[in-house]
Amino acid sequence: MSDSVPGDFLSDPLLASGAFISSAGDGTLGSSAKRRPIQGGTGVSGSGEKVRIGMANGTDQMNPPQDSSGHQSESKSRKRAAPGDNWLPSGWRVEDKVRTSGATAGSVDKYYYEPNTGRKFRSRTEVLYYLQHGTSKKGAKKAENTDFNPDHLEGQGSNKAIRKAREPPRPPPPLDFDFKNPPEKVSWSMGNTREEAWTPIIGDVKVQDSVRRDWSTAFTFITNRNPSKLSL
DNA sequence: GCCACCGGTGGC
DNA sequence: GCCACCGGTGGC
Repeated sequence: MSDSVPGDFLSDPLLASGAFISSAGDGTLGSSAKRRPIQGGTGVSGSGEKVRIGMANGTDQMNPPQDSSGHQSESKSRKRAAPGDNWLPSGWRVEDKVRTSGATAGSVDKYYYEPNTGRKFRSRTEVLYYLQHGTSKKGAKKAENTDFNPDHLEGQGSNKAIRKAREPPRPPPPLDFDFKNPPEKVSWSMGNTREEAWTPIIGDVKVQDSVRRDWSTAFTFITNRNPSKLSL
C-alpha cells in the first residue's frame, strides 16, 4: 500500500454533495409556486403535475446555521423548523408533489424517501423519528403492553404474527455504533459507481455495508439531535 | 396569512 | 389491506 493521503481525505462520501433533478425548470408557474390552490382551473387533470426530486445536500451538517437569534426555542416548535432541506441526511430524496385536484389543488406536499429501503415519509417529523427509533411510529404501535393474561396459554396456533415484509428484521436500536471507541484509522477506497462510490476500509478489511450505514445513521443522529456539540 | 403536519378516506 | 392523496388545522 502506498497511500499518501495525509490526514484529510476528500469529502466524506456519506456527505455526498447534493444532486438535483429538477423537472420544473422554466418559470411558467407564475404565481402559484407555493402551496396555493388554483381556482377556476378548467380541467385539473393529472397532467399538470410537476415533481421535483432532489438529494439532500449535506453541506452544512457540521455547522447548522443557527444563531442570529439570542434564544432558540426548540422543543415546542412544530412548524417552520427548517427553511430548506438542510436537516435532511445525505442520500435521502425529497419529492415535491403537487396536488392536482380538490380544493387544495396546486398545493405541494413533500415526501421524503429513505435511501436504503426507499421507505416513504410525509414529514420531517416522521423522518427524524425514524432516524432515532429505526422504525416508523405506525409500525411500533403493536408492542403495547397488553397485560398478557397468563391464564389462557393454549397452543392456539399462531395464525397471525406474520406481517408483510414491510419492515423485516429491524432491530429496535437503530444504530450499532460504539461511540466511545470509534475506529482509529479508516481508509476510503473508490469503488464502483453503483451505490456508494467510496468504501471504508479498516486495516485490510473492507467495512460492511451495514456497518457503513450505521456510521451514517450515527452521524446523522448526532448532528440532528445535538448540532451544537458533537462531542459526547 | 402561510406553511408544515397529520388524519382520514377513496381507490386499487 | 395498503397506499396515495386531499382536507383541515395548529403554530408561527
